[in-house]
Amino acid sequence: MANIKDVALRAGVSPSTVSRTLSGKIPVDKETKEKVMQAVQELNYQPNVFAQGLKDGKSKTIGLIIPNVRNLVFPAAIRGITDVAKHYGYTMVLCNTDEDQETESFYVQSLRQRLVDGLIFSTATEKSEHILKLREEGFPIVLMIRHLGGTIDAVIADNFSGGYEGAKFLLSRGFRRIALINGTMGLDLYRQRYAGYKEALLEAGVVLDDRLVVHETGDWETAYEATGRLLTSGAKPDAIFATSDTKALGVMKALKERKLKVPEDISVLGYDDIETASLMDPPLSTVAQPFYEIGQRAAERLMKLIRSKRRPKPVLEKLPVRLVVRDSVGGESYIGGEGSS
Amino acid sequence: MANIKDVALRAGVSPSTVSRTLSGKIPVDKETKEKVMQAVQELNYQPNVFAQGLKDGKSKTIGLIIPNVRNLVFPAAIRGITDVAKHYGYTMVLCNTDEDQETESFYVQSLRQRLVDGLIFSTATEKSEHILKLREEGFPIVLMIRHLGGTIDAVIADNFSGGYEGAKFLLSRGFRRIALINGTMGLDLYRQRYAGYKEALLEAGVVLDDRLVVHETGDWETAYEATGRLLTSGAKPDAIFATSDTKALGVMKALKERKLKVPEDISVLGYDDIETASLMDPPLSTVAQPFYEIGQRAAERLMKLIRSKRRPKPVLEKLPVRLVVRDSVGGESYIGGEGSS
DNA sequence: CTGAAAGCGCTTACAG
DNA sequence: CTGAAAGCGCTTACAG
Repeated sequence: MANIKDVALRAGVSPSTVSRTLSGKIPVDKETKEKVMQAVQELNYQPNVFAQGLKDGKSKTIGLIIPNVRNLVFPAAIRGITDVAKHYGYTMVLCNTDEDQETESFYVQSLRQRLVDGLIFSTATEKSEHILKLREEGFPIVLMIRHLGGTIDAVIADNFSGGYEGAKFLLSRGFRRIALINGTMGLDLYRQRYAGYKEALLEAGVVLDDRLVVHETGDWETAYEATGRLLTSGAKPDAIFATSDTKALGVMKALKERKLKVPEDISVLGYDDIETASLMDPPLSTVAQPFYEIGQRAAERLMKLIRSKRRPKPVLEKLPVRLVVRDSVGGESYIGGEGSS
Repeated sequence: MANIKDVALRAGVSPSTVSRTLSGKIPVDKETKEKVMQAVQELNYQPNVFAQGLKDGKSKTIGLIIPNVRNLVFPAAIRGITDVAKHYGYTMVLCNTDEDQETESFYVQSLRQRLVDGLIFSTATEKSEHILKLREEGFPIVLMIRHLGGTIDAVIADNFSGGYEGAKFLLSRGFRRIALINGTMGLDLYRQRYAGYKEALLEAGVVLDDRLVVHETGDWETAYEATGRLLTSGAKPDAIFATSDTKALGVMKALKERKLKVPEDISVLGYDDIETASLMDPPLSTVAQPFYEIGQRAAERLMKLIRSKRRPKPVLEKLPVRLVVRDSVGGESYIGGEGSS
């Protein structure tokens, strides 16, 4: 590949002039510019980024650290990030950690070595000390979906509202024995949803029945099993609020196997609004999270951090969730039902 | 951040020795090595990749070009790629093109500039001349899922078998009016599935009815509409074979809205085996594609190309598909049904 | 086994 | 507005 000397030679100028012409920041004679541009064209010259990076230390690449791309909530967020990154001339490196600290450290090491200009994490937990350390070093980082208090920039959904609005919706449909199939209490996002759920119950004067609440479920299998236990426990839920659509699918599977019809016999509310939620049978009502926007905002924030000389005060951005009403929740205002099974 | 000179100073040796110690390829006195390693530890030294890259031209990064991460078939493939890449100390950059040539060219330019060592494409079409050009230049590239004849390395699924086995399965269940909701004939993978479907029909002595075949559908909406037209056309299908699970979801939605029960009234067979296929109602029978393995193999191949000095002969690797029988296909050997609706 | 020196391809003060 | 030169941080033939 041609280098800057080749271009300079062909254009009859010095390498400095080629560099200046290309950077566009420093005035260059119009005629000179034309000669240079032509030589660039002819040789299909592309500056060597290693050489550039060696000077200015920028790679125009950011890194994304997530547990697993196969988790259906991430693709939309990824799209948000890459779209914004592209707009700034940036490119994104993707890393899966499977929630493993060692894998994560490996990636952080190798990415810093590869000099990404900044990092977005979706893997923050209470033991994420390496993230805190990066922050201390002044390295640009933004958290996404999960956060770590107010000390690090983060873009998350309003999880309290999600739990609150979801439960309130079910209450408005006349349900009183609302089960909650929740995730791990080790993550603030699930604690918040739980808190929102409790708040809604409290406001409605419904006494919380601990037997209706299951924490620590993960994928659809665990939700499937939890539902089985819930049904045989005598807790008698009239609606089930799962804190992910994937879990809601597990719930529905368990219900169907027990010949319980959704929503005639029992209602189900999901969380996330994954791509296929509207195609479920019945179409799943759910608390929609703005994953694409979360990705966008996180990337925008990271771009700001990368560009700013001084370290701006961290911002915790909380995006609103949105209730999406489909057919999986019945109750008082339920109209359909004739022959839909 | 500390550089090699700092380390050399602290260890009381020359930068050359530090470099040699770290590379491990050249013998270094044991004692010297220890001093160096300690200095490296103390200063938390990490070699600057830009400087390294400037010398050897390797970035230890590969690029992946796909239409859209949000398409449910890609996450698994991405995981396959990143897992293999990680094993080789490589990192992966992700780019979405939305099937747009300009976006793709932009990314290819910017990635080459950022000196990725190689590229995996899932976007090849007949007009992908830039891909051919890269190949001519000797730049390491591998195609995935789609291919471009035998001139470029590619890892794909056996699409002919997929169409053939799927149709044969439906025929074995006694169906004779099997509709095919296919993708664009501009892509070889859909031409192959169609060819397989035709072959199975031919073998079974079933005359192909063109009214039962719809090409050019894409997402679930188009499949949904195509199904509507199919049902009102008088073509009277007894089974519908969709060439993606997403399309199959659209098909099922259309059937349910017309009060047709799956599989009692009509059977549905999908293609891909996406994550949620088993959670559909009814669980979707489908032709499973080994996306994870496709990603793995593509990455392995790319690593080979990057490492080899000479350009090896291109290999077209075709991975087998697998029929996954669930409840959405009824017919002769169908046993369930009591109360499953 | 080790050091001094050259060079990878840029950018940017410095001088004019 | 333009050129010659220094320097970014490594690696690696060259010499010893």
